[in-house]
Amino acid sequence: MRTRQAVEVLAALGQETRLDIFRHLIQAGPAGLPAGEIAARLKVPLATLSFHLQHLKHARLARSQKRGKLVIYSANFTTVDRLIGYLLHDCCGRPRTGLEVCGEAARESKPASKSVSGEADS
Amino acid sequence: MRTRQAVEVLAALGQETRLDIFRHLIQAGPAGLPAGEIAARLKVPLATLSFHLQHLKHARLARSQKRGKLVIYSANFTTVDRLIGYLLHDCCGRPRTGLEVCGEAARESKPASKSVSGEADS
DNA sequence: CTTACGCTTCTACAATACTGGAACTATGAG
DNA sequence: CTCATAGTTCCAGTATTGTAGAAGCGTAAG
Repeated sequence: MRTRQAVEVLAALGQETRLDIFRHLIQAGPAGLPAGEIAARLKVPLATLSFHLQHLKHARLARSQKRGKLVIYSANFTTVDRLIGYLLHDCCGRPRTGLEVCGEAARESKPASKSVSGEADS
Repeated sequence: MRTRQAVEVLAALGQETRLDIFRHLIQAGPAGLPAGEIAARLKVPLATLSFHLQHLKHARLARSQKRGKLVIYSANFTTVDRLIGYLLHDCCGRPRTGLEVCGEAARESKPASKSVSGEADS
């Protein structure tokens, strides 16, 4: 993933409403959700929702397909994977390997264990 | 990492100038870089740079320390790690495991190999 | 003390983004 | 065909963000 696209994806997710929408799409899995359903769940006017959905589509974070008069939106997981790849390699490949970071990430989801790395957290 | 903070970090990195600054900080490693040096490298006016640096600090993506009359900025790797953790678990923990994603990310950095997953890329 | 330097804060302006009502388009039911 | 439903696009209006000159604040050297 190029930096230019990374900026676009990061900016797309760096907005509360949009990240909320995206999380709902993830929850819904590959089956996706119709726009109206998302609007109802998030209590966002359809026009506003549509605006953000176009944004997510443009960043390749969401896909849409028509089913009757519904428009079903679903998350594009590969874009997130690529973003993570970008963060791991282009940004943070210097001080440690991706697997190490994955290890740290995995550790974070567990209750708690004595921190292994010595880095403080400002 | 809470969603609220994730939005902040994503937004902080979702801006070209700021991502550029951050990448330079990463390149510089733990030693960091003085503000003026960053401004010179990126050819950004000091006032503009300072604005973005405060932004990065607020998102806990950068730290600063004074050394004489220099202000040295350095990247806070753990925040990126946590962001990745958030993306892996809170966002994308549904369809596959973190290690799988790490595998995909690792694969992406190599020249090219026949795509293993069947997912299309819209 | 005075000056130079490095950086931040102040300030104003331009650009961009977010929001949501209203009008419009497409699909399906009666 | 007519009507209802689902979404998108249009169009303000408002808010937020990005940019950068100018002034201000420390620090250190002369």
